[in-house]
Amino acid sequence: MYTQESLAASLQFANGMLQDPNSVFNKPACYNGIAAQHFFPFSAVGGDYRHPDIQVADLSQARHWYPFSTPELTGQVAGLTTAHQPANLSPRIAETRDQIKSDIKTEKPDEFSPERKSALPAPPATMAPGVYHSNHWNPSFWPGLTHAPAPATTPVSSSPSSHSYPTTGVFTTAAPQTLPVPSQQTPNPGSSGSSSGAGSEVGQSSDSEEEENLSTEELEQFAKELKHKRITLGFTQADVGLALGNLYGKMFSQTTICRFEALQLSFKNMCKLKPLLQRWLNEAENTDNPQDMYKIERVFADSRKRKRRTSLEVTVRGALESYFIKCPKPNTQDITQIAEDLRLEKDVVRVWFCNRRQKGKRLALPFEEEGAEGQYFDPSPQMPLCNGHLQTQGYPGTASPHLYLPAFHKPEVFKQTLPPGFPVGLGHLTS
DNA sequence: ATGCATGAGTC
DNA sequence: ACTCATGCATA
Repeated sequence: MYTQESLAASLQFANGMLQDPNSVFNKPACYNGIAAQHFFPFSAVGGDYRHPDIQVADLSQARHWYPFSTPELTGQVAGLTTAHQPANLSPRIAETRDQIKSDIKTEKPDEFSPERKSALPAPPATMAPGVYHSNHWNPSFWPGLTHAPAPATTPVSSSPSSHSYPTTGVFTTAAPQTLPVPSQQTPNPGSSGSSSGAGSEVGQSSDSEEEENLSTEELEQFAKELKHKRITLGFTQADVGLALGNLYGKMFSQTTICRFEALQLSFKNMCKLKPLLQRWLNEAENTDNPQDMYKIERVFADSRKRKRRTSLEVTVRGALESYFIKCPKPNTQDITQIAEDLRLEKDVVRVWFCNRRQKGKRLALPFEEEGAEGQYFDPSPQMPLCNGHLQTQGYPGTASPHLYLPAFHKPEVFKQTLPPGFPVGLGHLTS
């Protein structure tokens, strides 16, 4: 049937373009920077490090950018652009999708760019081959997935950003899971649904506080409902993302839909997307021609080059984890040092830390207490250990994990952090 | 499903 | 230079 992949390709092509101008979403509106992002704490799936990708880290590979614009893309695009589907397809329009898919796909590895730094391959040292495990400790923060009842009260206050989720209780439960899909078919949100529908969504901006009235339970319930119905109707996550673009002007990738369903987006983000998805769901359930949801009409433009995804070796990842434990926010100097040490590009290291921090928020949230401001432990501010002297001597990871425990409250988190025989010789990193 | 990357908006 | 939203690429 339709695998997510099936449309993925088409989606990809669409991505570039669809950045619709009106997308309201880009505005930061309501939350100030400070606001910590609220991630839904548990990952439906499991942890990260599941695959020790041992793909050679290719230390020397350093940069594979696509120096040239890819002709294929262009061509494809063109084709796609016209790809409207025949109207006779049956609901899922599989054919069309496949077709599109085949037309697209491309990716080319590249050539290398001028800027690479010298990197030597030598892998650090020996180490135990990947032994990462996913974190299974995931507490289910959201009562829901399975339905946990919620106690009671407190809806999310208006400022989600500064609070923790109503983790515990509080939700107003109202919705039966069956689907009352609330509502509104009206395209226009704003109207009723206080909670569900949504408000302004797209609208602009954001500020929208409307969306923030959603309770965690509602979101969780909706996510479940969405997934269930989506599957029932035969749509893939990619289909949904594409449809949103076609129907409402704002396209999303399979990734985002996946994260929405898994509640892995920030609370604010969940609230923002829910109205759109709600509308899509309504449409999908009622439309006679599901295929309408797939019309592809945009034009692709933009063929920016993207750096090839770096695949870090298990050992390198472990090393990065150790550094992270010691110092989640390394300064430029630290980054340089780490990069040299691991023979990685500084930028790769920088990005890794950014992503690691982001991920950390997700993991940390679950045990937040109320009022707790920090969504996650933010070491940056006064962490002596950071900047300046990342010194390490023993097992980096073991060194002083607890320093960062406050946020995690779950020691297990660290288990995955270091591979068991991790080379700890990172001591030289010391300043 | 998730790791790594990009870019806008902030600080 | 960081956070956050988002997505490409990949396991």
